[in-house]
Amino acid sequence: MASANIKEVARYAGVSLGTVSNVLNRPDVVSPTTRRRVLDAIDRLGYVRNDSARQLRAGRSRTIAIVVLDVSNPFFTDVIRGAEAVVESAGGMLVVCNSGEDARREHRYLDMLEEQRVQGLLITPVSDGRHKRLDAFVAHGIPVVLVDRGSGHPSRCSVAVDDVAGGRLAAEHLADRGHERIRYVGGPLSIRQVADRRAGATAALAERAPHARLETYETATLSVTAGRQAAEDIAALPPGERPTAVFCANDLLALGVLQGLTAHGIRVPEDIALVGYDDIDFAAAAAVPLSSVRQPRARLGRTAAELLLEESLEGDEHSHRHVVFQPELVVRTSSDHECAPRPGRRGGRGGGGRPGDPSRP
Amino acid sequence: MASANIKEVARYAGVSLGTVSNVLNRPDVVSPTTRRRVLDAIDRLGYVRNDSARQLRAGRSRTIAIVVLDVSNPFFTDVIRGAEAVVESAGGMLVVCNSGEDARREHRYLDMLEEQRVQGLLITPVSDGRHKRLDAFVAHGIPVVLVDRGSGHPSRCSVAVDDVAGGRLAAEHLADRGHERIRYVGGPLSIRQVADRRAGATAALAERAPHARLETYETATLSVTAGRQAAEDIAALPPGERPTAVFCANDLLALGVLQGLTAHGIRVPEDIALVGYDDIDFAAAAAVPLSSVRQPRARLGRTAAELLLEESLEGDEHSHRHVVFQPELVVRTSSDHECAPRPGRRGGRGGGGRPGDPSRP
DNA sequence: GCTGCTCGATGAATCGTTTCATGTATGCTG
DNA sequence: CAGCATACATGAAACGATTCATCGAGCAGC
Repeated sequence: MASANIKEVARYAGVSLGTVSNVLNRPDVVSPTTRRRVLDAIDRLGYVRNDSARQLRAGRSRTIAIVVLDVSNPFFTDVIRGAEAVVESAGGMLVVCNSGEDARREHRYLDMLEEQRVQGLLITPVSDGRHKRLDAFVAHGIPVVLVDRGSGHPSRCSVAVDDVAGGRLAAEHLADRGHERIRYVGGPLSIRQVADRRAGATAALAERAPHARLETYETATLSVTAGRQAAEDIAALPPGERPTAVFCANDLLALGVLQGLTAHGIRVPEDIALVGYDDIDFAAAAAVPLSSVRQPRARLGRTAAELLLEESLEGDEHSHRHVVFQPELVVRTSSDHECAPRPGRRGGRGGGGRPGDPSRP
Repeated sequence: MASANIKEVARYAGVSLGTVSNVLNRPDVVSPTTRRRVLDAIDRLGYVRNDSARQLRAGRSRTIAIVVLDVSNPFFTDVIRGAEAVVESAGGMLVVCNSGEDARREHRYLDMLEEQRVQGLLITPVSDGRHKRLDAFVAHGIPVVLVDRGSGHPSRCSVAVDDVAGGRLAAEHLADRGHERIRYVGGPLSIRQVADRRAGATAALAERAPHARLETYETATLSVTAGRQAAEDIAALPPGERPTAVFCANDLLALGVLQGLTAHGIRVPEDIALVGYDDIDFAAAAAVPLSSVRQPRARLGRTAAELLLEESLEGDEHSHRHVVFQPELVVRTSSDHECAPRPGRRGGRGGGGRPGDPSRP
């Protein structure tokens, strides 16, 4: 039951310890005959290498961990899949840990990952403040790459998407359709993304539609439920005081808003236009296909993993890099409508044609 | 940079190796004074226990792995979260691996997990045939619990949901609404679930609506894209030959079918009723809220983890158990409509139909 | 004072690999 | 044949934590 060890394999094959190890790690220095015999013994005994011992000796592991805020969020699952592809082709193993936006849980995972001396860590920390904890990793020589957080930190790499630009895209689009009363739904504002997207929207409106107003509605979480609540509050307003457009900090919120508005007979986009963020797969399949700001999710994961492996190889010579991707607006039905109160901005409808802006770098 | 080891801590604190170890593992046998001093040293030196060494000695790890078919599928993410809760409260660590329905990748992960001597394994294998690979785990004393697969295997526990019953629920519901021409969309049929759900539907119809017919449309995958394709093929039929109801093997397919039908101006549920499977969160938020067969997903994960821990504790005395949960039908708009009497379809109002969403390939 | 206990602390032995200095044939060159 | 590579194989010495038999000190009881 206890699995065989290298010593038993050596005895069975009639060779020494070191030879078996060489067969496993540097097959080329072993003569074909011996190699055959050893492989045979391994097979016969059902030997499986003990990674703990190997790591203990080698001092480092070949697993890379990614700690995400929410495994249920399609944004993260795509990031995971991107990272996975890279790690796999480098012969490593990617393990996923779910902090569930819970700082205590994140802490536990970080403790255990540190004890395991993982080769590297990809993480979207629960709070931007928790970075101190990560310094310990760096100090122990474990590279850390921040995903979609804390861009610009001097002692670690990061990948992110330009959220200010994303906010701009959404707001410019809505302004172009004549909306002057736009509500931004998202929260908590302490999350950088949430704040940045808002800042981008604000800036865009200031430039392009000085009369327009951006109201902020702060939510406690970025969930469907919170979105539904936001819609309730909009529906409770007298029709004249409602915003004509809603821009949500992510698609889950937007889907919730959509459900909530529809439940109250408020039509999207005729009564209220709606733009989400992330362009998760389900955005296109929503009750009203959802306009959304798309982020290169898989790319984010791939790049993060690449930076990590790079740092892992280069060691001390490594200089940290901060990669920022540009988002892209995907216009669908939910915002494809001229704002009613102020006709005569631009003529024909966009007709649902291929949206987005492929012109950016 | 290289982190301190237990020996340096001992020297710094002026005690022996064993004492430090005791402070870490059995604090009660160490006098408070000494304990204080050791903890202080640990703190000062930034000591982090090396799990490889610990495991090497202890012979076993405290991480439990779950290998899922697709991290992007909400079904699995909920299972993960259920399992996570249990593993966490038992003081362990759950790592998630994504096989992506790729047998080679699954194989790689299993190899590495075996080398790591994980404490246990929760897995939904890519193919029911790959079970042989898992025997090696059992032989090495690593408990394996099958999730939603291979119920009844004598040498491992399993948790599953009664898919035959689920198929029955859906078919009975549609039969009650007067449908006699139902199409089952799902595949590959080699997946037990897909086959079982179909078998349940067939059985239910035979009992309850002997005149009804269940056509099978086999898909290559259980994805939104495959669903869209299925809808294309339905739309290509002359209206008189179309099924009046579609039952999909999962919600992703159903969402795809919904999109596809809508794009062709076929109304759901008026022209075709639709029932999905899994009741993922997005089912309720779909273009037409989707009827679906709900599985107790988180419960599945929790129970699987519990069985695993149980087996892990009991060791050889353990007798394997197979837990089967019952699914539940959630009726929403997509199927909430009496089937129109035989030839006559209700005419009129083709007007409001949206041209559909061209945004994705 | 001696015995018998308890409470703490000790450190050598151990887990399974990898590494590396060392050893032993074997073949080649001049 | 001496001299010297070349090619393989060897096994002791790490790696860092845990365990366990052992020891010393303090104390109670007779």
